[in-house]
Amino acid sequence: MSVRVRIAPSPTGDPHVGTAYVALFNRAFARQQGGQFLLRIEDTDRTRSTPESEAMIFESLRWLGLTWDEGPDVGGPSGPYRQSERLPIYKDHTEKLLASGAAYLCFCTSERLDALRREQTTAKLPTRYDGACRDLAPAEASRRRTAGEACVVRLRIPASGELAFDDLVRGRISFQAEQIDDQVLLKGDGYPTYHLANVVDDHLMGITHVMRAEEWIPSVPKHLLLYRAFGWTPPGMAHLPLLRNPDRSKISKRKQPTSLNWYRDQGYLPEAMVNFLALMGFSQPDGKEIFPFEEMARNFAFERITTSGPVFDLKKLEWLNGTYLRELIPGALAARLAPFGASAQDPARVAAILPLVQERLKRLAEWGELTDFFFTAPEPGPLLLEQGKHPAAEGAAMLEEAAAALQDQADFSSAAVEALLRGKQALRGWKTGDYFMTLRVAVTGRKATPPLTDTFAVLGREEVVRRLRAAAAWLGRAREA
RNA sequence: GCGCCCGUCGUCCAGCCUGGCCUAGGACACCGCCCUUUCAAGGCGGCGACACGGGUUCGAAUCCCGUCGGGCGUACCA
Repeated sequence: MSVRVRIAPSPTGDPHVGTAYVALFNRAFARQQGGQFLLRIEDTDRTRSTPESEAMIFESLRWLGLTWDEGPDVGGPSGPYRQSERLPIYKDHTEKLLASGAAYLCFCTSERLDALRREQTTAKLPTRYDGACRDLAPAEASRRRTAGEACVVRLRIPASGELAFDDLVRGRISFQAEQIDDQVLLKGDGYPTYHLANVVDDHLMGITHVMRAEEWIPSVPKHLLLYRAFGWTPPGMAHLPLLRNPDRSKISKRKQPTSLNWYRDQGYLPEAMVNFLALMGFSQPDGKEIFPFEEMARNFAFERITTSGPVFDLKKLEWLNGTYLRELIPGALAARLAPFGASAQDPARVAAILPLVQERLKRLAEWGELTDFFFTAPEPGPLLLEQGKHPAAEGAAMLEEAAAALQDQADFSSAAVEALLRGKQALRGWKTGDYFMTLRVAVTGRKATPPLTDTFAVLGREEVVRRLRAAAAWLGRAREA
C-alpha cells in the first residue's frame, strides 16, 4: 500500500512556522516512500477560519517549496479537501455512532458546562464532563432532538481499560480509559470537532501515517476509540516535538516570530528556512548540517527524529541563511533581491555592487541599509571628526589631496586606485588605518563598508571626488567653528 | 489538581535501542588569535553539558527505580 500522509492546518491567522515544520517532515517521508502528501484544510471552527488565512497557507508553503499532491486547490481523488465541504459525511458517520451506542446525544448547555468546570476546578478535581446525558434512554434523546432541542454528540468512553498505541518516534504510549473525557464529536452548529473530522477524513482519504505535533498525543486515545467504533484500522502515528520559544514554552507569536510571512519579508531564503526546520529534531547520519530537502527525504527515518522540543534559534537561522546567500550565483542573488528594493535600481549598478556585499548579507532585507551609500551620497557630519588622531585640518588636507590625485586618475580600477592611494599615504607618512578610515567615512558616511577601493571603483571617479571634496569642506568649516 | 510527553554544552544535534571505542563529538552563539584599510568571509584556538539520587554491572550518558525540572493536554479551538 502506498504511503499517504497529510498536513491539516486550520486557516486561522497568519501561516504558522509550525505548519511548515510538520509539512516538511510529512513531505520528506512521502517523498522517500514514493507516496502522496496531501493538504487538508480544517476549517471547522466557523468563528476563526478565514479564506484569507487559507490563501496565505497555500502561498507560504509554496514559497517554501513544500507543495502537495492533493488539496483543496489542486484537487485529487479523495476530495473535498476542505472540511467545511464535508459536513454530510460527518453527519452520516455521527449517526452510525449514535446507532451503535458508541456516541450519545447531550443536551447540556454551555452555561451548565462552564459552571461544572468551575466547581471542579475550585474543588481541585479533574475537569470532566459529568455524564449527565450519558445514560439518557436513546428513544427519549432522539425524541428531544427531533423536537428541536439543542444538542451535541458526545463520544462514549468506556469506563475502564487501557488505550495504547506505538508511536513511531516515541514508542509505546498508553492511557487509562477512566482518565478520558466524553469528547464532543459534533457541535451544536452541526460542525464536527477536530476529533471526529480528523479520524473520519484520515480514514476516508487513505492516510497511512499521521505525523503531527506532540500537542496531539493526549487526544490519541479518543481517536483510537473512534477507529474502533467505526471498525477501522488506525494509521501509524508519529508525534513530532513542539517548536519552542527561548523560554521553552510552545512557540508563540508573543515571544518569537511565528508567521511565515515575517520570515519571507525579513529575507530568509526558503531553502535556508527548510534546511533550518529540518535541523529541528532531525539529523543526517553523517552529521552534515547543510543539506537540501531531497537529501532529508533520502535519509528520513522515524528513528532519526528527536523527542525533546527544540528552541527555535534565530541566530542559527541567520547563519544558515548567510551560507545559502553566499552560494547563490550573482544573477540568482539579484533576482532574490528584486523584491527588496533592487528591482527599482539600475541593474548594472546592482550587478557591480553584488560581489561586494554578498558575503556580508545575512538577510535579503539588509540590502538597503548595506548599500544605500552606493546610491545616495552621505551627508558629511561629526563622524568625520572621530576618525584617527589627526586634527580636523589634517583630515581635510588628506581628503583634498586624495581628491586631487584621484581626479587625474584615468584608470579607476580598484587595483590602480589602491596603488595610488597607498603611494600617497606612504609618502605623507599617514597611518594606514587612519587614512583609509577617513576616506571611508568621507565617501560612504560609515565605518563599516566593503573594501574601500572596490567601493570607489563602483562609485566612479566623479562621484568619489565630489564626496571627498564635500567632506573636506565640511571639515574645513568644523575647524573654524 | 489530574493525564501524557520530555530532560547531553547558552542553543541545535551526534552518542543511548545493541553498556566498555566517551578523559562525551559536531554546529550556532560567545571570547581570543591569524588574515586585513573597516566590516564581513575564512583559518586556528578557547569557554562550555551527560538534571539529581539510588540500583544493576567488573564497567552506565547509555539499562531499572525514584526525585526534581520543563512542556503539552485537560474547550461545542485546532
